Amino acid sequence: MLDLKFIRSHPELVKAGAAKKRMECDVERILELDESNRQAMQAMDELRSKQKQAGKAIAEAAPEERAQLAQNQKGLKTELKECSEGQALIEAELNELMLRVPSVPAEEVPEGVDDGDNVELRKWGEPRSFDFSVRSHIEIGEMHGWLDIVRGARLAGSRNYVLKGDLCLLEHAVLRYALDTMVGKGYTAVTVPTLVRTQTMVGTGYFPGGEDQAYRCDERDDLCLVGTAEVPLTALYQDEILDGADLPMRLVSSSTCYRREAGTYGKDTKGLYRVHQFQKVEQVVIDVADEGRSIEHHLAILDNSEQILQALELPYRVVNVCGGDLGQAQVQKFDIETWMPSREGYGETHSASRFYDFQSRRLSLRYRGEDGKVRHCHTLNNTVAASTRMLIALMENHQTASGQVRVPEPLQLYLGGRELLPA
RNA sequence: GGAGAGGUGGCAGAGCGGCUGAAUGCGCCACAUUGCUAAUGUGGUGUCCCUUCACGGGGACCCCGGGUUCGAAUCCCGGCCUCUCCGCCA
Repeated sequence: MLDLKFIRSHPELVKAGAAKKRMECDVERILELDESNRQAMQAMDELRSKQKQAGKAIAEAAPEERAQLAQNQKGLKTELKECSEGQALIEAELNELMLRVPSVPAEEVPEGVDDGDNVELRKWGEPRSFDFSVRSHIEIGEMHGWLDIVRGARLAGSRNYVLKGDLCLLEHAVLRYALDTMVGKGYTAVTVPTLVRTQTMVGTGYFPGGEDQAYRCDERDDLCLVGTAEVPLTALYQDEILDGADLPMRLVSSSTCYRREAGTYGKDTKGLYRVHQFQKVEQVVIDVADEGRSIEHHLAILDNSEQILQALELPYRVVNVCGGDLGQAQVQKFDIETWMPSREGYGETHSASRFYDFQSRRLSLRYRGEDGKVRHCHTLNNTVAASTRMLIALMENHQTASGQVRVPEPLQLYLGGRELLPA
């Protein structure tokens, strides 16, 4: 959410920002509502002020005068009620619109309509050239009995899967390696709920707008399954005022992620690339409201993930996501795309976002600075390792002619020292 | 699932329907005092909105949302959460 005062004083900036993101945003209507809302609130404040004074007079009056005085107040009461009903309507529409205003993308965000316009910043590693016919992760998985897509679908519908044996162990190895690496960098490991209240989805910016992408409980429970641990981690301190001395806060969580993938029929239907459920280690940073520091964190969390990919010997590229491909909440986003031989291309495996105070405002996540002032925090997040897509990259990039998978050095520790799967 | 208790400021903990944004204690900040520290004294110490160049002024908030009333932290209804006992259970 943007600061209403900011919209008031920089309407053109907000409009230009929305345009860059290719999003609708009726700034004029917001300004209109804001104006009438403030008028209505002032009128109400005056009425209430009168009411308070009159109330005091009644309290001090002699008992026999009270009934008469109270009678005189009835008009005030109805006037106030009418006034507040009108104001509530205005405010409801204003809030509705405010929740949909996108954050203003950074200068460095490239112009563009969709992911085709994302700008490649750098590449690391050379995609391997194979002297045998390359197998997809599905072929490798099925030849060893590691991957069972048929039974996954039988259990839970399409885009579900079962991992068995060494592939299951490899998944745990990657996740644990990712978690340990982040803890080694000073991050605090956290286990969080993956089923959260609707309010938390709104607070992190997924709702309104993303309802179709989230699994929700029925009306008995106001709960949604999260698509990423970003949601509970970022919202961990919602409605609190943190001590500035405790910032920055660096958090990492390994969790299950659930995605409906609505509107993706026919897209990436094969294998583990686009699935409804996976495991992910996610990093989140919460810090003071300082754009310079946010940018530093953004580069740092991007680098954390690049180090993991390098250690796992997986070629990747980093792209600067263009305006049209940015979400409502992000100020800037860098995606890391890892080489996947079966796709003969790079596939998105990581997404590093910075929000400034966009999420914090919705979450009412604040801190008290050294000067004693209360401000909204800045938040950021990035993938450390998402299980299924990392498994695709590991299996396909490190496959041998016989269909075995070479285990990169950092993971061997977690796989009983084995260098090849199956051993 | 059954039966109770409760949700008040950073924490603890009062609060008759009007004089309560809220006693008191602790914590915290400032000043004073004191070889240092500790102790003591005095004052201050929530968030948000509107308004004002400023000083200031007005309003909201005692879990959330409704209601009763001239007036609600205080009464009524619904929700959420916490705790205790019983049952069930990974």
